[in-house]
Formats: sequence, structure tokens, C-alpha cells
Amino acid sequence: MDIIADLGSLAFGSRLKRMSEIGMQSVQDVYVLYGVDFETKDFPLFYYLSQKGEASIMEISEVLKVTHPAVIQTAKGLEKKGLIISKKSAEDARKRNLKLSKKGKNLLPKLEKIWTEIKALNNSIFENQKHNILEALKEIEDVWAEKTYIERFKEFHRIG
Amino acid sequence: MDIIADLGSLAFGSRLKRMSEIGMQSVQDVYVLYGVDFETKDFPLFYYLSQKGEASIMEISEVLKVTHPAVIQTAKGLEKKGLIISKKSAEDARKRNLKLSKKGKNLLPKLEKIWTEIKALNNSIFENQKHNILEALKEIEDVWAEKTYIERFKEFHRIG
DNA sequence: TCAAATTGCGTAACCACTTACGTAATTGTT
DNA sequence: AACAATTACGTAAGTGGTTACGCAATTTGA
Repeated sequence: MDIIADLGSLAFGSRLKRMSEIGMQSVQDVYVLYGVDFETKDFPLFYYLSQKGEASIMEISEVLKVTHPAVIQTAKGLEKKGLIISKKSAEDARKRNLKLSKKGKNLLPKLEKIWTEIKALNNSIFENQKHNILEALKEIEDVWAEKTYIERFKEFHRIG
Repeated sequence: MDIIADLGSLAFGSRLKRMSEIGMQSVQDVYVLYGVDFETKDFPLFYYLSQKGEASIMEISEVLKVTHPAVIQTAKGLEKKGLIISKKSAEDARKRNLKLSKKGKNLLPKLEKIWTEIKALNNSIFENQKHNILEALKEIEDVWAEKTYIERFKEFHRIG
């Protein structure tokens, strides 16, 4: 018996959090399996830089939808590992731009192979679902984006 | 554009985490709306005690699938608010049993009303989904429970 | 044109968990 | 009965995010 799952919509947040942790750890296990020194939590930033080339702290913060201190902290870790480098922007002295280092670029092909394999497995899992999780998440995100939850709550229960 | 969502299965963990935070905050807004001094994160423990009556730290830890220090910490907060009380077990001096206090029981009807309203709104959202999120989560949990991700990964890619 | 508002970044403190480790009580084995 | 193994709980430190706040650089607008 899983009381959190049984509670359905009420413990929705707690349930998502728990699944998020399991999901992140699972991917971490794959990096370990291949002996690659890379952390799951760094994936969004590292991947974005691999695609975009170069980006400022705030741009990354907005694209990844995390706060800018989170970006700074993640970047600090990746800089310490030598996977990314940063330099002040020439156009705007307030900005600091991040990009992959040589070492980061060298690691990229190995990571991309792993990412492809993970994607293949996940897709095979998701494709067999009666209720596709990615579709389901997208639908919920759209609902939340259209109107805040609390607004919707007030309307639904005729409050205010 | 939402790069995390676009990445689909690769940023699955990050995405769940973000949604979990939004979901928890949304429910918190409802408590605030009703002027009730209750925190979303305390819901699973408080709810379980309201159903079970009395339970030890480890029992709660197992049922809610969080570590025992997490239970202790959450319980500490609820005790400080006077919503739960605890006493050493008579049968086993190692155990400490938690249960709702008078104040906690008094608050319960108000909370139950709120929970019912949240449930009603959420169900109305979920029922309109083409891909039901609760069903989708359940399917994924079952897949993960059947075999660890890394085992499945090795088999899928014929490794080891 | 120059003062006010805004923007970008950095740091500090906090939050809700986790892992690691220690101690006391109970249980199992012989 | 005694002692080794296990179990329940507590605390400390770590993690990966957050909010709050401050400062310097840029942009706005009277």
C-alpha cells in the first residue's frame, strides 16, 4: 500500500517530488555505469550551453526556469570540474557569459551517446503507456499556465 | 519555449521537480486563502495520523516513503505548532508514538473541508485530460517497482 | 543630461529533504 | 543467561534548490 499514491490528487506534489528524486538517481546510475564524471542535476545547464554556445546567467535562469543563484551555483560546480568557462560580456559589463570549455566539448560526444540511450529506453517505456506521462505533464503545465491554481480554485468554488 | 519540456524524457526528473514545487505552492495558497496556519509539506504526516490515530516514527517513515529524520523534523514543526503530541511507547521503550493533539483534532474539520475542495478541483482538471496524470504516474511507478531502472537499462542496451 | 528606475550578478541565510553515524532498547542464538 | 545482531530514534552535516538583499552597470525619461 502506498498512501501517497492512494491519496491521489491531494498528495500530488509530494508524489511528484519523490518520483523526481528516483528519476534523477536512475539517470545518475547510468553515468556511473559508464564511469563518466557527470551529475544529473547539471544536465539542463550543460545541455543548453552545448546547444546555444554561450549564454548569460539570467538568460539561462529564464530558459531553465530556475532562479539565478541556482544557475550560479550549478555553474560553479561545472567550472570547478573544468567543463565550462565564463567571461565578462564585452557589450554589457554586468553580464557574465558561460560556455563549454575544451574539456567540456571533449566530453560531449560521450554524454550524447548516453543521452541517446537513455532517451531510447525512456521512449520505449513511455510508448507502452496507456496514459502517456509526457503528454499528461504537458496538459497539466498548460492548465497551470493558462490561469494560476488559486484563481482557478476561487472560480471553481465561487469565492471572492 | 520550454527547453525542459522540449527535452522530453531526458529532463524528466528536473521537470517533475519543478512541477512538484508549483503544485505544493498552489495548495499552500489555498491554506493562505482560508487563513489556516498549515503547511503543505506537513499534509502526508498529519493526514496519516488523522486516519491511523497513533504511529511510531519508523512506521510513518515507511508508509510515507521518506527517511526517519524527515519524519522527526516534520513532527518537530507540528509539535511546535501544537498540532500533534508524542509519547514513548509503553510496549517498546525505543519507540516514540505520534498522534494529533486536541488542537490538531479541532483543526481537522476545517482542513478536511479544504482538502475536499482541492480534491474536487484537481479531479475536475484530471478528468478532462486526454492522458490522465494519475494513471500515467501509477504506470511509471509500477514499471520502476518491477525492475530497477539501471537493470532495465542494461538489458535494453545489452550491457553486462 | 543626469537622476531615477531597472537589470545582472553575487552572497547569505534558509528549507526540506538526504546520508552518515551514534546510542539505547529489544530480539535472537547458543 | 549472556552476548551478538538488529531495530528505533536522534543529531550532524551535506544537497540542491529557494528568498532576501546589496551593489554596480545600464537604460529611461523629464
